[in-house]
Amino acid sequence: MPELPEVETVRRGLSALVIDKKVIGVDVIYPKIIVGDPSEFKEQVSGRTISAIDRRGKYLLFRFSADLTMVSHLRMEGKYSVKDAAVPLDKHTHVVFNFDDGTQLRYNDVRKFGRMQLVETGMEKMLPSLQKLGPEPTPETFDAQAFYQALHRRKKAVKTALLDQTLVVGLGNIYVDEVLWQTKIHPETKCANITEQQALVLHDNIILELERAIAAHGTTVFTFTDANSHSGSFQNQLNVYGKKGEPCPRCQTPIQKIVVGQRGTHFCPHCQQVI
DNA sequence: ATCTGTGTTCGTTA
DNA sequence: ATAACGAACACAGA
Repeated sequence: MPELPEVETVRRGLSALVIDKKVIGVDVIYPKIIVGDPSEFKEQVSGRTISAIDRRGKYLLFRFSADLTMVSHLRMEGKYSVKDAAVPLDKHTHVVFNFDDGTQLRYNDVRKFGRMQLVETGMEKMLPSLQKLGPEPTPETFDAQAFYQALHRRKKAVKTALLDQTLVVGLGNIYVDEVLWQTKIHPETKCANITEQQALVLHDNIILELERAIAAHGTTVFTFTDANSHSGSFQNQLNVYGKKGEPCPRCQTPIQKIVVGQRGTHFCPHCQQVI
């Protein structure tokens, strides 16, 4: 569930808690979270200080001293927290970074889907998963015309295309349903059938929606919380996600739920028609 | 008790 | 190249 707004919320909260802290040791409780050799991971990170936390798409980039970067993806339920070492570990804590001040950065993930990988700072761009990423959804980096042209060349359903992170990064299953509702586009519309006019509005709505969600500290559906265990509040601003059977806020037609590309998909059958 | 739904990315297949 | 689909996992709820 962490989509871009949730990852950004985590990044901001966590930055305040761990920047300038020095790691003196790492406990890897569930090794599969680490991409590569876990012992090498521990060895590499130990002794280094966290200088910054950046973000690219839904990936967190922990910057360690001396040009080491940890690329971290939370997938569905990954969470970070900072606790005193005396506080007992949670059942689903898989990696623990011990700081020299007696606190710990803990990685918790019920589903165990999240991954962490070390690379030399700057080289993260070369990882296949980051290399394929489209632009960040900001006015400076996300070009409306280029978006329309790229959409035009695709044949699959617009929802599926928006989820694959190549046209633009950051949308997941919740926000994609929301922006398509706002733009009055049916989620199964083939990309190539989207008009230039629609593409431009969709572009603007993607930027605005993600900005609004960040301002609300993300959406807490199911289990998302930030590094301080705080929930986001954007779920109060959702129009269609999780609203099956409830009236569309625009036209009162009951919201429908279907499956598109194996994903639960919410839309208004009156406002959003296939073209 | 077994089955389904939950979401992101990756690897395999067409 | 592009698209489609199962796998990786755990758990709540029917």
